Amino acid sequence: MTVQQKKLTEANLTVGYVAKRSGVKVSTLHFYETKGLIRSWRNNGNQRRYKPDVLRRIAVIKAAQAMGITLEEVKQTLATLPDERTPTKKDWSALSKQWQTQLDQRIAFMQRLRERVDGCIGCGCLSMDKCPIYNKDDYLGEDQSGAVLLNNS
Amino acid sequence: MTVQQKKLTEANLTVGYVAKRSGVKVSTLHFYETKGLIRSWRNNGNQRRYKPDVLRRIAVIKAAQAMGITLEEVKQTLATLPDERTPTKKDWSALSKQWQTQLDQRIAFMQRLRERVDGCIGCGCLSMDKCPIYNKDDYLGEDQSGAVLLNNS
DNA sequence: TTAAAACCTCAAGTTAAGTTAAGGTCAATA
DNA sequence: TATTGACCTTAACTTAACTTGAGGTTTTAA
Repeated sequence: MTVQQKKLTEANLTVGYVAKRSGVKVSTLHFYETKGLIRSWRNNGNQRRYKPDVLRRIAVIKAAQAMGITLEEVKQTLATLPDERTPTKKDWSALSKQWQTQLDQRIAFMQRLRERVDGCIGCGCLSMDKCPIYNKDDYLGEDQSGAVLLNNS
Repeated sequence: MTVQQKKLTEANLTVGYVAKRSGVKVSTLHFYETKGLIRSWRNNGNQRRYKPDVLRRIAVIKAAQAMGITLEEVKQTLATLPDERTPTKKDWSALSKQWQTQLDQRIAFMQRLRERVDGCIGCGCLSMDKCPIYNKDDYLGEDQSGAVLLNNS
């Protein structure tokens, strides 16, 4: 039995192991912990130990980031996971639904933008006065992304 | 004739006017200038004056940012505009083509991600070992966006 | 002409998401 | 047992894209 297997079966992952498995740096794990995104307990020597489901948490965090979701938002969504028990498929599934909606909105926003860039910057009509690219009401659903296209007050 | 009209016809826009018309702060215009994104000349009293096409430049910068393009990239692309003359429709059109490609890639990336989140986080298969979400080779075409989905070294 | 509004420069502050470094402790192994 | 590698904390640094503030000048308008 290797050390890693031993650790795994004991559900006692070290920070170095988690870092390696998840592809993030140890310092990032510390950082996530200070931000309340993941949790650990300490052994006798004050070293961090993790439950294996931290790996999925990190995977989800990374996936969410790739979708353009901020850590603050991720934190809030992760907070909807059950605290007492290890999250189930169903729990994770609920999370992914929340983000799918956001992702769909983001994709839709990009596509609108794509059309506009196409028809607007390209054609030369881009005047501050008449160009539809200045339509104030075009937001992304959320506001964490510099979402207002242009606000021409 | 109002003051603003006078300024416009003289092609001598003040920083405050440009700020108001473009919806960005004066400090942002200063900032853009230090970054080489826009240019101005000075009047006798050392105040900035702009040509009207600065408005389109700013519009383009903002549109590019909404596409997820960094100011550094915007700068490089804007540098392909002619230096001597006021850019024409055709010049702007060429710019928009460059960004459309990037935007298309970004949209495609989001859609791939969307599918994966769908099939992957949702279904509960997200294990560090087998999950396709860990496919190392899935990048966005560029690298300015935290583009690697997950790197599981 | 004089006060307010607009402008100037330069330095420092801000937020997100981490990273790096320093100085010290703990744990695994030859 | 001794050494090396893994960990610990705290503080400061990093980048992007701006914003804020201080202290001083120029323009505009009554």
